[in-house]
Amino acid sequence: MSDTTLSLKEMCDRFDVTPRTLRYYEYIELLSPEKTGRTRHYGPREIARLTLILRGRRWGFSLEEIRQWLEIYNKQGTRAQTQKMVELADRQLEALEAQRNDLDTAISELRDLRQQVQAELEDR
Amino acid sequence: MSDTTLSLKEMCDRFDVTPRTLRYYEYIELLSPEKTGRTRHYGPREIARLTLILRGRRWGFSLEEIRQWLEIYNKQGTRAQTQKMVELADRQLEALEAQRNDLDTAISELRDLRQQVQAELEDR
DNA sequence: TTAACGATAACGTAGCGTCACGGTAA
DNA sequence: TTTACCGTGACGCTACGTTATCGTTA
Repeated sequence: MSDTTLSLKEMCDRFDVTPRTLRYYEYIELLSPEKTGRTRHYGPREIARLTLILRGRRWGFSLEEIRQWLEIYNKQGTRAQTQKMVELADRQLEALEAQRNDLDTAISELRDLRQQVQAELEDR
Repeated sequence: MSDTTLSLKEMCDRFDVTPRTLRYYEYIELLSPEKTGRTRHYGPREIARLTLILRGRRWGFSLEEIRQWLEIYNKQGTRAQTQKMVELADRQLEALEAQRNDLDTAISELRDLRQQVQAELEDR
């Protein structure tokens, strides 16, 4: 039975996460679903928040950083807040680009090693 | 006093790691320095191993995977072992390349968001 | 004496995975 | 009654960071 709310299981199916993950997010107060007794019901607000959380995760933010984003999103409107979001985004972009450089280096180093080792194989 | 061996501190300075890290590697048996009483001395073998360990870390291997590498390196020679290294390298390369794709996606998504938010700012 | 090193022990962190055990609804 | 899913602990994992407390060496 579900008005416009989703059960734990339905949330998991829709967002491809485990129950453990959703309970953890609730434990650290990123989500706060309604409860009938002990059973969770996720309304539109929680669904929207989870969407943002997972997006943030893909972007390499920590859950604590995501918490900041959510707060800013909440009382969005003021110019100062919006400005803050741009700054956060810029900082994260730098971090991601640094990671990409490290990855590129690692990949070419590893390719080199692979080539060397295989050359040894072919040498006899 | 140091023959050809390095003290804990000297290792830390040379490799830019903390004492905690070296003691941890010893605890999980990746390193096994000599000891005078309780004081550690790192010889050429441990220095070589640490070099490999840190290289492996940069390449995104877990410490357990690095343990495999070290074993293979040790009894290197047999064709089968060398073949195994090539396979490990290939698998890791795939993983690293997948990570890079994810990163690229994340970066462009985040750039888009940044643009949108800033556009709002300029709109008034 | 003091300062800089060494040591062990043990708890904390992030982001969940994974039992173990019990209640409840069809 | 059985089955299936809901729930709450609570410990495990990785790779160390971080005190706390102590001993030794220059």
